[in-house]
Amino acid sequence: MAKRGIKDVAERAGVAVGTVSRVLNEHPSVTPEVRARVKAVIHELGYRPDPFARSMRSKVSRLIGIVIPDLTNPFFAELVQCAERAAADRGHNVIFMTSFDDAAKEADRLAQLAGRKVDGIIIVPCNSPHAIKAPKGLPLITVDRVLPHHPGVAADHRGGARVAVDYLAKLGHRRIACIAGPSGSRPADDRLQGYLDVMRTLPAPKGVKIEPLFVNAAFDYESGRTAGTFLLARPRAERPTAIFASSDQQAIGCLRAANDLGIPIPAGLSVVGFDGIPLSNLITPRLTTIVQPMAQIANAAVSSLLGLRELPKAGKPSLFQCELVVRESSTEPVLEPAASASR
Amino acid sequence: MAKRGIKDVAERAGVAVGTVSRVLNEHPSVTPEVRARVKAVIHELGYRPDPFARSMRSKVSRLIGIVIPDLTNPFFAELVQCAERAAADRGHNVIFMTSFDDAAKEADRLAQLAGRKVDGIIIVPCNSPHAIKAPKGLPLITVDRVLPHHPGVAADHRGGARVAVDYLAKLGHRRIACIAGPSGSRPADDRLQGYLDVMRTLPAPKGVKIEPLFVNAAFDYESGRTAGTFLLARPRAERPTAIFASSDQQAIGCLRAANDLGIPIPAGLSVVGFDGIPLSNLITPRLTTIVQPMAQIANAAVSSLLGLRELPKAGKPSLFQCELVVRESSTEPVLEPAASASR
DNA sequence: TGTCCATTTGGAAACGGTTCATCACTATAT
DNA sequence: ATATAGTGATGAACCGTTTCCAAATGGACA
Repeated sequence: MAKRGIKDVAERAGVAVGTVSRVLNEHPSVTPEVRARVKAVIHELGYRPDPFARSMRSKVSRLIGIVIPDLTNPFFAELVQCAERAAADRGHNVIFMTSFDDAAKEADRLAQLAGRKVDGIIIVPCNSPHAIKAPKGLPLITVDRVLPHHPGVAADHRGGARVAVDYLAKLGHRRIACIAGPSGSRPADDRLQGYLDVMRTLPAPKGVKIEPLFVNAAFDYESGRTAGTFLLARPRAERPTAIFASSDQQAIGCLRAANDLGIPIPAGLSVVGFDGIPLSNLITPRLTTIVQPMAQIANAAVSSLLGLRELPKAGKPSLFQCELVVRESSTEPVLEPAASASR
Repeated sequence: MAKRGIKDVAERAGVAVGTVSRVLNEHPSVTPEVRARVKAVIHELGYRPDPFARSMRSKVSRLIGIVIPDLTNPFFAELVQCAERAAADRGHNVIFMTSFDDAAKEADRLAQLAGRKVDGIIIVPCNSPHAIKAPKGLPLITVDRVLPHHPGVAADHRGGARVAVDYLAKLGHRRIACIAGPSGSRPADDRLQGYLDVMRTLPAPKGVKIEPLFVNAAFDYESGRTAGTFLLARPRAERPTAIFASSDQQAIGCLRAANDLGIPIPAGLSVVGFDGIPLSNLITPRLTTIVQPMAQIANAAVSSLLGLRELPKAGKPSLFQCELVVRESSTEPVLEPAASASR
């Protein structure tokens, strides 16, 4: 079983190598008859074109790069999985890299990918304020954390947050607090804006003033717990009856904080998260959350990269609607016995 | 800024292309002086060799493939992250693929990787009983779920389980139950064996018979909860005082089951998990667990693949010690008031 | 019948490196 | 002084495709 090359195929089929190449690339100018014969031989010999030789000449690698800050974040893990599937569906493979949320490493990874001559790059930029320098001529698209100077695709964070807070408001909640994400992160800021949007328009019952109450925190569990503890550490009459968290992980941390303080969920506190990670449906109580359409987002990113769809303009990311999934962590607020019977 | 080729470098440095190539590949037979000059020019021109041209001739791609069943499993996510880092440290990049735990897809992915001419493949085989057909001549190593006919590296599942159960026994527990993994899965079976190993040698106090009690379940949260509910649904005097779960996810599910039944943790029940996923340290109570040395495992897999270390023989996987991390979900059993005062 | 154009096919150059057989030049042995 | 071995650099062949140009074929039209 010697190595099969395009020459062997050509010889066996009685045609020139150029012709075989044309068959391989579905070039129109080949007689159906010849095409069939060549294909038969290819199949018979089990011939597979060498991707290196192919890429070297054609400048197309059928490879795309994906760079994310941290794979232990389940949200990114899901993104990577969806992106790989989307790429595979289009005949591309994925080179995966982690930036460990470090701008220097990120730049290095980008350079490596450029060196590999990938056809495009999907990146979730790391959080430190920095400009990512896209190797020019190489399509690059940011996901989730969209940057002003690059095309991006993301969930409609602001709209999603509005839906969440609006839902709480419609249930009757008025003292709705927010665990915001890290200030400076685009998704975090957008979600906070969505929260503020709704809070501003909320009708105040009988002269009671409604004020937004939020605290910034990292997106992880522990920060969520700290933030939750802080928000819930006030007299009952002032304590929020509902909390909108900017991530499921924060929400879960917040649930823990409430638990530690002896506040029952959802009777004493409604909590809504954001992201829709698998875990959100597996904890007790199951978390009401805003789920992001990951598959859609990943699909859009890949299609744009491969030119199957127009690349969104830098600064005008394409946004995808999120969906509210109501589960067990939220309900109507309990009527307070004799409002503000201040002891 | 025209394209820089090896020729430009050669010309500018006043040497032949062959010499530049040897400098690039750290070939010994180059005068330090010439080497320095060439390197200077390379740096000056910002020259980067084209990986395709390079691979085409040398048959080395500096690419390794990794195939896992499901990235939303945090354990695999961590594995991928560690593997990518290990590969990057050695100048290699990683092509990531998901098999969705489907043997047919897995075979397809393997074929794709072979076609890509990767230097090696790391795979966590999917669970369905099947033989994975390694493209011959291509180093392949199984991780975690080691298969009889392929080299593998994994945690010492059996030993780890022994440590866990031994720890519970030393605390004084005697009615120790086990949530085993899916029967047929190698890690699951090994962990169960470890459990049985210890149970068999346990000294029975005053004539009480000690019997192993286990139930098979999938590795996920929900299955853990179901199994936990089952194990705990018996009269107090017969109910396990400790449960060893084969995965952290099962353990967390089990915690939920205990919670639903009103059993306090750890006072009424000690729970020990397996894996050491990040989440295990973030729930309430924090989970006592056996953590796998992922970084070590990933490193070993990559090194073996790249020939930096001997490939373990098929059937004789190299095993890595796990470590017991005691946290809040385990403690001594409470003395039972008047043993079996059967009401 | 001769011309012209369109359609297929053949053949070779090109892609950008690596590798290998050779050669030039020293340093050492005879 | 001459033969010999050893070292470092050279230049061309080569890897397996794609792509471009030219040639062959055949049909339409004047």
